[in-house]
Amino acid sequence: MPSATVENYLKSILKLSMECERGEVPMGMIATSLGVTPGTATSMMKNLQKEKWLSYKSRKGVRLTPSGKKIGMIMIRRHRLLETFLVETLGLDWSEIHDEAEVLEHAISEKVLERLDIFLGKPRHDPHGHPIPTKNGIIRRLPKKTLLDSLVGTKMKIESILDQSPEFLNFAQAKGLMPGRMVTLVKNEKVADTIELQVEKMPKFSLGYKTAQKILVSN
Amino acid sequence: MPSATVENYLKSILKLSMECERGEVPMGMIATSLGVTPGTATSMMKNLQKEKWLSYKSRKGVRLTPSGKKIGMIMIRRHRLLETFLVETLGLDWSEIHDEAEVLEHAISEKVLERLDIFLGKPRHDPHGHPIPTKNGIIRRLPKKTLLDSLVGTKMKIESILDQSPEFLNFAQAKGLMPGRMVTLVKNEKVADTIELQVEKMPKFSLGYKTAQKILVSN
DNA sequence: GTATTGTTTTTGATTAGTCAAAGTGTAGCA
DNA sequence: TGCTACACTTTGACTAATCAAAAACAATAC
Repeated sequence: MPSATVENYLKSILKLSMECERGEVPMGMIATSLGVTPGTATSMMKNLQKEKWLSYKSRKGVRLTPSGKKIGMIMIRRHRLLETFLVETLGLDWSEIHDEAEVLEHAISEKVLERLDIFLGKPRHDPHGHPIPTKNGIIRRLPKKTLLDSLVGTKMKIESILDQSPEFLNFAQAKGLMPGRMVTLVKNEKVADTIELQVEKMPKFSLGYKTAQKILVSN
Repeated sequence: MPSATVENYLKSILKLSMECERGEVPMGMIATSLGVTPGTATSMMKNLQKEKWLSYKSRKGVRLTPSGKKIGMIMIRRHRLLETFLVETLGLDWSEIHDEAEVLEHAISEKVLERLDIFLGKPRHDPHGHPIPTKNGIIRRLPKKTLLDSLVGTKMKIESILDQSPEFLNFAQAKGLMPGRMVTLVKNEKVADTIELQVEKMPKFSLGYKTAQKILVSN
């Protein structure tokens, strides 16, 4: 049985390995993503390797084994189902749920989680639009198209919000940038590093290029 | 902020001090109730005293301060609200919920707990009939009358089941011994150390004296 | 009032997770 | 080819929570 700490390491490493498509996840990314010193990350990797959850090559990085990947995936499933519960059932705010789920995900048993899944109607996405893995660890791949990759005038469906910070989520909510909503790219001003958007019938507004890449869309 | 371990100590000590009405709770009870060695309990008591959660007199025992009592009460509230949620909302079995709540109670925040309380309709008892303390730590006193303290022929309302073990709870459920049900004391055989009961329209059955004291009733 | 018994306390050791700081490798630049 | 800068690893130390086993104390019996 992995400890809560180990669960966090495996979840973070899995997420990192899904984002940056390199063979190995480098130490530095792991340390920053978990907020520990590099030395701590190194020594933890040795323990995780001993437990066969990953393979670690000194100064190269780390790659999850199937069993490590499985645990990471379970943690993502727990996290996203809990977030869904907190918003849908208890009515918490979009921006508050991440930290709550971060703690609860280590305390909820498989049995309770499956009941929760049924209670929620087996949702496929969390409130941020992220896909929820199945019990067996199968996860729908997110579309890679961001607001920036779209043509002016096209109408797109918002799929997912990548930035989990409360500040950004509050902003997004205020502007209507939420999964499921339709958004139109009104203008793209390369010189100004800015796009102009309209979400359904709400007022138009602008977004910097960097921020625009935090919103995944499909048409 | 107390750790999960400290939360458990304070909760257990509070429960023990409510049961056995002595001024101080002795070390031995604390150690057994938490499943640690006496030495561990002693050294923990010194830490808890340092944090002002209780006062500890060597070879006498321990008494909670108001702040320690408050934390203990919060933990009981969390535990019982969670148990209620697990049964009422997720449909878990009466006998499964204790251990689940035991873990979740350390992970749920006050904010989520208050939402849960509202969602459940501010229940006054958990599924075992135990009173749920208010947010401010006020708890209804349980009636002290057990099945054994009743007269033959009287009809009583079951208030609470004191034994939390899955085996006993399964037995109780099968016999209809659940909070809210009406039960009649049919016979009391002192020589045989046994009483005979009838719960509503279910078949009669017998209970040993020791077991009968695990069921609290009112009329 | 001593002896026995059972309960506490002390002591020394262990484990998981962490940091700071010193040491080591390596990739790219000049 | 050698140097510099950055990334990584090692080392030693610390904290919380625990146990086992030895020592100290208290209560009861005799």
